[in-house]
Amino acid sequence: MSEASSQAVVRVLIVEDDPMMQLGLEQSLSSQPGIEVVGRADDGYFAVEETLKLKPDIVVMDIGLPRLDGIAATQKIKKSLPEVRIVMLTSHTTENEVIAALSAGADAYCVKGTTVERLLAAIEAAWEGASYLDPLVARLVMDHLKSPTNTADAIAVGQLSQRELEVLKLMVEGRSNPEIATALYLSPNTVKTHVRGIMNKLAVDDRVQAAVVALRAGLV
Amino acid sequence: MSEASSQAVVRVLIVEDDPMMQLGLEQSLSSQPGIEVVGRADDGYFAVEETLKLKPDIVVMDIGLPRLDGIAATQKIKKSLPEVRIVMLTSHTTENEVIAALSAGADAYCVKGTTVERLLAAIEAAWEGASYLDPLVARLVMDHLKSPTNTADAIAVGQLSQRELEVLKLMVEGRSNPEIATALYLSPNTVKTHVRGIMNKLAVDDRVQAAVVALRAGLV
DNA sequence: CGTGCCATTACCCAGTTGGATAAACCCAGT
DNA sequence: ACTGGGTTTATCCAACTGGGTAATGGCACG
Repeated sequence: MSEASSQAVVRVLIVEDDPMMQLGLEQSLSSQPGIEVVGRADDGYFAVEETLKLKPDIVVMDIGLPRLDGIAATQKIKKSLPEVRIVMLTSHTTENEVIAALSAGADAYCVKGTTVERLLAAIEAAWEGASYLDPLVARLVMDHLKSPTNTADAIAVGQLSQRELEVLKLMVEGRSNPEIATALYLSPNTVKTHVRGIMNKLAVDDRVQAAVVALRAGLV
Repeated sequence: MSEASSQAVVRVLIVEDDPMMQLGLEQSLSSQPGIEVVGRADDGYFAVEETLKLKPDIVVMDIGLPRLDGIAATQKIKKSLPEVRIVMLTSHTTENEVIAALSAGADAYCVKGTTVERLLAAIEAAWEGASYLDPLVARLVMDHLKSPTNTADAIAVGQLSQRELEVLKLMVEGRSNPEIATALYLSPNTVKTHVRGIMNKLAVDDRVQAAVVALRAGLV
């Protein structure tokens, strides 16, 4: 299982504001063959600075940090050095924070209190460019993937005619019927007819629901 | 790194329609200490049947299968036995298939042609309830997470008061002001005031745009 | 060559919406 | 004690919305 870490040295930067935690982390990691801790940072700004200076292979990043939080730091780092892998190690497990961290570019996500083995698995996965998600957050993320486009709604939207689609898009932008009429060089009456056609096909009672269906269908 | 597989035996079911591939997989896995291959299946229906009968810890699942594809099989298995971990092992790397597989309940995703070590890492991660994503698909999935919630909108929505949030949620459901009034035991006039408050804070001109902002902000 | 679907326009009407404005109350922080 | 924000209520009014109904022309499919 340790083919990667045993054949080359992985250079790790630790970003953690709690001194105790930082020390513990460093002990756990540097005692590991194949891992070298090349630096530490205790806030987001230092994290970015040190990363740019040291160019580590992996950054082990906390979220709750002074000055600049770990998510923002991750974004900054990924912007300048996309090849640096970032492993989040934090106690935050709310959906918003997890998703935000991964969207920001984190490659793996570990929850504090986990075993060292899991952190090592995460580091290894990240180092290969793969992704590792802690059991506590894995289902959260997978469930999140379900939402973007609702198939049923997408099918309904598919029933619309070309013209109706154009009208619907403008409706989603919040345009009123008269505005849509001007935009499409139509009479307001025509637009009203289309709007009613749309609402019928989508089986909704007003334009707000029509917009909601459109969005859920992936009509971004 | 192999604490899990070295201390207990992981019972694996292999689902793969190509006989050569199936054989190769079985050789690779069963030669591994801590892994026992308890069964094989070469189409989706057998996969579900065998899983129900053998109750393996892990199912290594292909996507392109006769009769019932691996994604559908995954859904069926997860419905009856959620505790069975499923590792996708396939050559399909299109966004749709990857997302569909993970939404269906797959715990890890490996791409065919990868090293045995990566597959083992995936199996180990899955066995712990964690998630492992192959380098070839990891970024795909992470990027997919970005769309749902728009931060700017989320911040704007965060400015709303508790009451305004309640009203906004009902607005998204397409309720009219009178309907919202009844639902919250308020006067229609009050609702109107809140609606205007919401539109002001979100800097929009009508309830459709308010609903759109709400959705983009992740107010599902 | 109809029949059906789409796109276009039109009119009427009841109901809803959004803007402007005002006032009451409660509660928290200064 | 005062200020500020949130919640509640209210009224007036112009504009927009959604339902019903109907007519025209184009275009494609059988």
